[in-house]
Order: sequence, then C-alpha cells, then structure tokens
Amino acid sequence: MSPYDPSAHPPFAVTVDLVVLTVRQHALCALTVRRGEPPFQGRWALPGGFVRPDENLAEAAARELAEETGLRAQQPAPATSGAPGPYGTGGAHLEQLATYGDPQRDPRMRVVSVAHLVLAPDLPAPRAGGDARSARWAPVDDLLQAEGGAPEEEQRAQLAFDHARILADGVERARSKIEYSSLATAFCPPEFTVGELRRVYEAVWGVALDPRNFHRKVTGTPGFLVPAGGTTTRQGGRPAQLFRAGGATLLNPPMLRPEL
Amino acid sequence: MSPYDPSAHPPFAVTVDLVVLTVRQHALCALTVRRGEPPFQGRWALPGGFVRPDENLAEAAARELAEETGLRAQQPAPATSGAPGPYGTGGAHLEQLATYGDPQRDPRMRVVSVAHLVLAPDLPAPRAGGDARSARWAPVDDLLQAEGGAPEEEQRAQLAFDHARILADGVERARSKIEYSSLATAFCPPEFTVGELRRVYEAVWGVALDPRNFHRKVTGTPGFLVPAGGTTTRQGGRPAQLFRAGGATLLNPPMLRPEL
DNA sequence: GATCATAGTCGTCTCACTGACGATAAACAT
DNA sequence: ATGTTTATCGTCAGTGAGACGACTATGATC
Repeated sequence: MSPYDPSAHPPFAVTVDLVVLTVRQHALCALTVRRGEPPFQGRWALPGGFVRPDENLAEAAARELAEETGLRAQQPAPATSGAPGPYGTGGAHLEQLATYGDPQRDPRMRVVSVAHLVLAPDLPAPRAGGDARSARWAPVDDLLQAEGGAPEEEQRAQLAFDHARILADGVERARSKIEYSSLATAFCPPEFTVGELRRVYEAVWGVALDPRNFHRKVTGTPGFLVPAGGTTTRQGGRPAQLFRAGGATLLNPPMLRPEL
Repeated sequence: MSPYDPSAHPPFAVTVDLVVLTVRQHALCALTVRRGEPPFQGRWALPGGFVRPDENLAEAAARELAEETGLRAQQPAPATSGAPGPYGTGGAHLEQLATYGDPQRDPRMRVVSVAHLVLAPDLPAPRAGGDARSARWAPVDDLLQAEGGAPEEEQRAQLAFDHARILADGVERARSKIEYSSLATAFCPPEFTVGELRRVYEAVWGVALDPRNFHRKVTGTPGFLVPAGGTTTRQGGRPAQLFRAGGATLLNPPMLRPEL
C-alpha cells in the first residue's frame, strides 16, 4: 500500500468534543448538552462539532466552546502548529485531551473525535448555547456512576456515544494535573483566597485537606500565588487575603494527593 | 449549523504517526524512515500511515509498527473503545500521544494525524520495513537540534512535515513519564540489572545519576522490580543481580529528575 | 455586649525520603 | 598481585509533608 495516496483514503469525519469542567458548590461539574436528534435523541452528551476546513484543532475547540457556552475564547497564541498544549482562552484553560476513533463509536459514519479539556471558573450564568440546545452543569460523579450494569433509570442518565469514557479521561487528567501544575487556579476567579483554592482541590479530588498544611504549601511555593492586596470575607469567618495566580505553571515539589 | 450533518463534513484524511524510541549506546534514539516521494522526498520522517476503515486508532498504530519495524504487536487488550492508554505490544509499550491537525501541515490535503508513542528495548536488528523504505535509528538530540535558523546542511537533517514537533512532544512525554511510572523498564530486555535500568534513565534524561541512591530507590520501591534469580556480568565489573519488571506501574514517590 | 461559630494564619514536632558520599565486594585486565 | 570497573550496603544531614496545637478576626446569636 502506498501511503498518502489521495484516492485510497476512506472518508473520515473529524470532530472536536469538549470536556468542560468547573467547580460549583463543592462538586466538580461538567457541561452537558441535550441531543435533539437521533441517535441518542434526548440523551445528554458532551458539546462538540465538526472541524472546519480552514481551522486547526485548537481553533475548532475554542469556537465550539464559545458557541456552546458563551465563554470568550481567545485565539490560541501562535497557532503555528497543531501541537497540543495549553492555550489561553480568556480565563478558561484549554488543552487537547485525547482522540477517539473506534470504527463503531458513531453509528452513522466513521467519526474521529479530538477531545479537548476546558477548565473554567464557576460561570455566572450556565447559559445554553446559541443553537438553542439546552445545556446544564452536572456533577461528574453523577454522570460517571451511571456506568456499569444498571437499572433503566440510570440508562437514561448515561452520556451518549463514548462520551462517558471521554469525560472519565478528562476528569482523570484534571485530577492528576493539578498535582504538579498551577492549573487549579483556572477554576478560580481572577482573585481568590487560599481557602477557595483549597476547596477547588477538595472538590476535584473528593478529599478533605488540612487547611494549615495547604496554606503552608501554596504560600510557600514561589511563583504560585502573588498577593492581590485586599482581603475578603465572602466565605464567612476571619477575612482572608486575596491572591492572584503567579507566573509559575509547574509545582515543584508537587501537591500530594492523599491516598485512597 | 447542524452538527453531524453528513453532507457538511469536509474530506479529512486520518493517519497515525509513530514516535518509536529506544536506548542505544547511551543515547535516546528515534526510528525514522526516508521518504521516497514528494513532498519532502529524500528527507527523514516518522513512520506512519493511513487508518483503515475497519480498525481503531490503536490497531492502526500497532499495524504500522509491525509493518515498519517488524516489532511484534499484540492487539490492544479489550479494544472496546478508542480511548488512549497503554496497550501491550509484545514487549514494546504503545500509547496515544497527541493529535496534529493544522490545515497546512500536509501540502496535498487536509490530514489529521494521531501520533502514538512506542517505547521499545534495543532491537537486535533495526531492519527496514516491509515496504522497502529504508529505516534507521537516530539520536533524538541530532534530530531535534536541527531546528531553528540553521545552515543548509542541517536543513537536510530536519524531519519532514511537523514531525520534529511531534518527536519533541513524544520525547518530552517519555522523559516525564519515567519519573512517576515504571515505564523505563519498557526500554529494557525482559531481564535486566539495576545498572542497565539506571543507564536508561541517564540516556533519556541526559544526566548522570548516583548509582548508590538509584539502587536504593528502585530496589526499595515495592512492586517495581522483582528478582529474576540470576546474575550477569555483561557490563563488566562485579556480577549484578538480574531483575524483571514488577507489577507496579506507578512509582510513588516518583523518581526525581535532577534539575537542569 | 458577651459568647459562639466559622475560617484564616502561624508554629511545632516527627517521620520519610533524598542527596552526598564513604566503604566493601566481586568480577576482569595487566 | 594489583588496578579497574561495576555492584551493593551504610551513614548522615537537610528538605518537606502529615498531624495537630494555638491564636486571630470576622459575623451570628443570645
């Protein structure tokens, strides 16, 4: 077989799917949209859509993100290559996750989907997308525990296509990445307190962390947090110092996730 | 725009490219093949090829690996999904790396390439592929330092397409992954000594490690290494105990890569 | 207004682990 | 016999994390 023979390549559709995560009310939540047409009509799915001929994968993901959530998505910085990696999206973090291309993953045709991971602060309004499809935030625990041999009720809660696995992979990526990077700040507003950042870690990992050790760790890591100058009392209790994300992206040594 | 409209999707070609790494003579090397046709005729490139209609991405990568290197590639275990992750390939480790889909990355048509990373022990014969293309192992340092504004000689050494970036991403993945996983054993034969494993780390990271601390670390991590029962003197010096890779895949705490 | 609840911040102690490095062991080369 | 090479065991000091005590500053409640 000769590689790159244009007449030989089978027809593929290429899409981007989005795992958009945020932390709301102490729970890690993912954005889901309700499907308006078969297959999986009425079921929830991850937002996504086709890659257009003139855009790269990151641009397609940013465009879909803007269309589905209204999240302002700045263009991926240099865009000189299709390489993965984080690109700024006006507050939200966007990076390529993985690609899913099982022949049977879409019953209608051969679809290869390049999944992207988005980490966003809790949005003021979880508005639906411009194309009138309804959207909602759902706790990832609810979305994922519906897997396995389950009664009919849970059947309806299951995500369409292979989106449950994509979501699981995205959640795992987020869980491991906040260990060794400053990515947890992507879940926070521009200014936040140490306690708010700690609650992000607790929600993403599903564990309780010691406030004192956490405070020592994050304030003691150079470049992780920079004081923003004010204090806030929005959490109740003693006023807390406000911080902004520092320039450092890598945490060394990493934040340790408690066992079990 | 209606998602999943079959008539609306532009024609994409989907390929897999392979970053095949091994350690030979104290250097991290990558497998490259010489291109026999334009564009980039005569230049070196990463092995790869089209995904066939009836195979998933992992299967396509394993098939290309077998075709280009003769490496026996077992079928990815359950293959119930197109999800990324390691699958056994008869000694060599195979995992999805990232996907590259810039509109201009191939001058002939829109090609989306799902790159995979393969870690293999030093092969007895670096044989060329079945399709008569010449193949060779090249130190990744040579392949990557050819980047940047360089004289004409280095121009010829540069990899075709965006393969230099794909290779760089694969090398970085390997470098970081041996920190917190037992993946370095994928570069070793079934039975190996602590010193051989240390030389793998030294070659991949490009640093010198203290033999005594390294020995303490790897033998003290439960499940990392299991004694194979014999000794060998193939490295000269005092005979060394032979080990096999243990069941543990995650190293906790991780092996620390020295600064700079 | 005193008390309580809540949350933030600073310290202390101990243990695990790492990096630096000394010392010994078992092979081969000369 | 002696030196060289590589493997393996031990020691010691410093860093950082987990456990947890103590104190502080706010709002809520009696």
